[in-house]
Amino acid sequence: MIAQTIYTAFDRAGQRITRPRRLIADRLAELAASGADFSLDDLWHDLREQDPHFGRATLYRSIEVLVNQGLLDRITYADGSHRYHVCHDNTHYHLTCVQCRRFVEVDLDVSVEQFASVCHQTNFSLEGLTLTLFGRCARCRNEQGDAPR
Amino acid sequence: MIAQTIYTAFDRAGQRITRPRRLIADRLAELAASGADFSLDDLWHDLREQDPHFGRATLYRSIEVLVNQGLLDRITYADGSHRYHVCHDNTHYHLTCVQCRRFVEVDLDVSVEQFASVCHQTNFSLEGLTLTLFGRCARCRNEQGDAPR
DNA sequence: TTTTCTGCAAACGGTTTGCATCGCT
DNA sequence: AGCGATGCAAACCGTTTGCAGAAAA
Repeated sequence: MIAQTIYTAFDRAGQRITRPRRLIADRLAELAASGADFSLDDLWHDLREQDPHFGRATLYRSIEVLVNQGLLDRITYADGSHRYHVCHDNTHYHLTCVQCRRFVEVDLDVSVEQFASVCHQTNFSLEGLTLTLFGRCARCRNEQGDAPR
Repeated sequence: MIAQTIYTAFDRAGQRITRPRRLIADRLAELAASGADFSLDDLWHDLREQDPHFGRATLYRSIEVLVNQGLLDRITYADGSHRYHVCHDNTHYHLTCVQCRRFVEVDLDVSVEQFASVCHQTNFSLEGLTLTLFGRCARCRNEQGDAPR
């Protein structure tokens, strides 16, 4: 159960299991099941349906923890906006549509060893990497020339 | 001369060559020569020294054009902040330090054809990609355990 | 009972916009 | 002369913070 994993992540970060965090975990579990990606605002509105007084700040504070714990993936778009999704594994690559923002995770045969070796030569320790392909999906290309984005 | 290239880019975008844009081009030429990366705020302060009334909005409007023209590269950090640098060529990869933010361009043998083929399978048109390696540089690792970032 | 967490509201910081004026062409 | 570009100030929007009260441990 994903909700359990999330409780554990909070615990690992030394955070109490509270009602708001339970609501977050439950909703994230649903989102993980559907594979959907979401903005914090989306998520906040969902949570407000469970509890009309759910605070925005609470959400931001909790999400930060989950991102740091590697449970949530924060995707940054070319315009600087963010969307999130629950991670399946810890290395993955994205292909995202610059117009409608739908994205898929893709399987790339990327040589992480090569990156490690480049880092080593440059005397960096490698702590992470992001690889995002930006493109336009078929649906958006077929729409009658709407202004991009 | 890089400043010339920038004039051309403005022209290609159908924008007049004005005094503020000349100042921007000149300053970017200097920055390109030194290889430095910069924030818009850095750049704005530089420009204010040339002209104390230089408007922020003007800078944002012009930079947007240059980014779209592929002359400037906008780097998005893990925390969502941005820095820029003048591009040397149109495909490059970054290795950036999560602590001090210095970065180097690295030469990676990345198979762009592979990406193109993945996009094709997924029925996306490939319009760009970002690949950034995050790590910690030697200097930051050697400092006495300062709090990261 | 102690400590952490919460919701609220206000602050923040980077970016964008409306508008009257200025200045390229 | 005409239209685009500018500078300014205000608006915006996602995010963070300060705080007093509420809820876990």
